[in-house]
Amino acid sequence: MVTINDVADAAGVAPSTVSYVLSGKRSISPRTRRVVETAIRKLGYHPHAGARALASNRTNVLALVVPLRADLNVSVVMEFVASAATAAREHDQDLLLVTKNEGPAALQRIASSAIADALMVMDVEVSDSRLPVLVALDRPTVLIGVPDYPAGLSCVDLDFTAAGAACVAHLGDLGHRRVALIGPTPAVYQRGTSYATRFLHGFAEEAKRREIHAITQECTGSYEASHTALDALFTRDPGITGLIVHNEAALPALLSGLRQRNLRVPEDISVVAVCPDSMAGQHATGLTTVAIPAEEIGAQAVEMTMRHLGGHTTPEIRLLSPRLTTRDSTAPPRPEPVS
Amino acid sequence: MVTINDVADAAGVAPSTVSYVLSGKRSISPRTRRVVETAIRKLGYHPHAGARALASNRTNVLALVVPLRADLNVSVVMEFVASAATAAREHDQDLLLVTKNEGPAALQRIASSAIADALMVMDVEVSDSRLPVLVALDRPTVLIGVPDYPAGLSCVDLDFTAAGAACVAHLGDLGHRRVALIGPTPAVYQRGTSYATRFLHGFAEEAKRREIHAITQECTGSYEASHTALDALFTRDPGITGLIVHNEAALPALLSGLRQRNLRVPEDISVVAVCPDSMAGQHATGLTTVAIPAEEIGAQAVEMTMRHLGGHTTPEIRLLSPRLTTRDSTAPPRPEPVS
DNA sequence: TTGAAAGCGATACCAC
DNA sequence: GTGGTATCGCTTTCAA
Repeated sequence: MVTINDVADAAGVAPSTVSYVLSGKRSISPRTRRVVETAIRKLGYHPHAGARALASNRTNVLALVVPLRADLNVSVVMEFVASAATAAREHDQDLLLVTKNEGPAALQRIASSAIADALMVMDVEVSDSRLPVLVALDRPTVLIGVPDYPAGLSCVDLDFTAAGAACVAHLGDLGHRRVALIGPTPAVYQRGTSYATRFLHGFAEEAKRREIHAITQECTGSYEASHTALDALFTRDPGITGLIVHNEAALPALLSGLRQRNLRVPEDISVVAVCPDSMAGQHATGLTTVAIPAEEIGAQAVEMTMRHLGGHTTPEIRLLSPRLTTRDSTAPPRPEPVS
Repeated sequence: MVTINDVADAAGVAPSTVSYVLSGKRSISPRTRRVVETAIRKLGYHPHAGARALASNRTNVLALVVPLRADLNVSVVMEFVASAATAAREHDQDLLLVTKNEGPAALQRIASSAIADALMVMDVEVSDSRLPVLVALDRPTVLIGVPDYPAGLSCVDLDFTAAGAACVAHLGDLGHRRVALIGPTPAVYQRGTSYATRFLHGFAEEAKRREIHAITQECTGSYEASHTALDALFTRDPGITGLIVHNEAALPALLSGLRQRNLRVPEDISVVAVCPDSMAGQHATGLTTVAIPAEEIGAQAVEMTMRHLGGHTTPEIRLLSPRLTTRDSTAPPRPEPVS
């Protein structure tokens, strides 16, 4: 193994000088810098992470707590992880993956063992049992999602409340008076997952404000469930002309279900989907969507984390404004047949 | 921060004793053990990962190199990462996420900085440019996928060659004589991705052996592309009765495309999908599938890695046998109309 | 602008 | 069965 001493010897300087060349924490004469950098390259020196962590109290590792269920909005999670990983590297950090189901104790372990410098936590629940643990930790923490009581932790997420409202507003502006929401798997609501709850809230409030008749219909991801959901929906209210789908997995089955029921999109029914932009083009009809900016959120989460590590201590809550893109799946409702 | 000395003091023993209680590397009297363990719990002691790594040359971290493109078989990647993470924890290891596009230099860095003890590499290409780097590393490496020349590295994967053959064999056994393969995005082939190439090979060989007329049709993941692909396919050979789909993303669009062309599955055309078992039920017709056992592969990859870390040095190549599950999407072809 | 040396918190060897 | 302590490779303070 090549150590800092090897480099120092090769360059004819002291180890501390090598360290300073690397960290830039004090000025180095151009000549010395050149010599040292040459030695580093020649020897292929990489500082030992453990030694560095021990001496500096910094690991340059960020822990990311991810929900790795197969049922969830897989591609959103992937996009998020990808962007977090990329952003982390841009800040010279590595990413440690922690699965949500390791529970709160794992977070303690990561923090206390100084495996990572900070934590980013996905899939936050409204009243998340991990919160007390995270608060007690002496490490910066950023939540992706917003619990009811953030307790001084920083949060970042799409403004799902505004997103829910935006969907209703869009349909309302087009003239729809009876709309329905098909949200995530009931399990997601039961856990009190932050984003689902907030979206639902925004949806309901905006509908009330506009006096739009709004119902919600539960649905899991399976083909069967999607069709059952549609049946239930049109039984409960045959007059629905606008459908909001906040359920990636069910989207294909729901769309083909509509087709099978001879409901054309958007002529007979308008559809707004809440999903990553990349999915908008995956279907027969270009979908009007509220984008889930997973990439942006990931980057912001890392950026906030780095700020905290840099000494910025006041917590903040960043809610990204939703962006609704009109495509081909929404249109004004057909005029009621004159009775 | 609570250190091993704090624990030692609290327990009235030497730090080394605490260390040995933790590692079990020498026998400890029951009484001492009890006292020490109590102190550990009471103080909430967690050994400092950096210090441990420095002293022991072991980080207890496994690096996982993942392709984080949105285009790829997202859910397979997710399943894999999830199972690797879980398996790693069962071996008391943490998982460091490295994105493929950080390139070979990142692998050097991880290894040389002793950030991780071993590497697991996904999305291996037939002639992967990372191979030389990996071989030169002095750290255990397990490839998920099989390059043309593994160069002494251990590999684990589904036996995609056998999988390709199994699909053809299944259709052949049912009596199909003209089949087609819709594989992954062309980009995947262009990169020479190991699994795609091997599957294609197995497909072609088995078809040749059975004298089955077999064609391949390229297709990306989009809705458009899927329909174009179907058009091209039936133009090139209207007599196709069996379709093998090795492209998760395109699957929904392809199935709805068949329906739109009034081709019933399986009466008019049989479909075999290569995908995780969990996707088999996502569609109108229960799909006959060759399962991609991402979970099993992940667990095996970790297990192999741990064996290497345990001193087992001889490389091995593990190919999991494919499992084809017959569901409702395959049936014998209709008898040719008598001409 | 640079060097010397004291830690950082474990592990594991050498004693007893 | 237990204790003392050198050691791992780096950072950072103190001195020059």
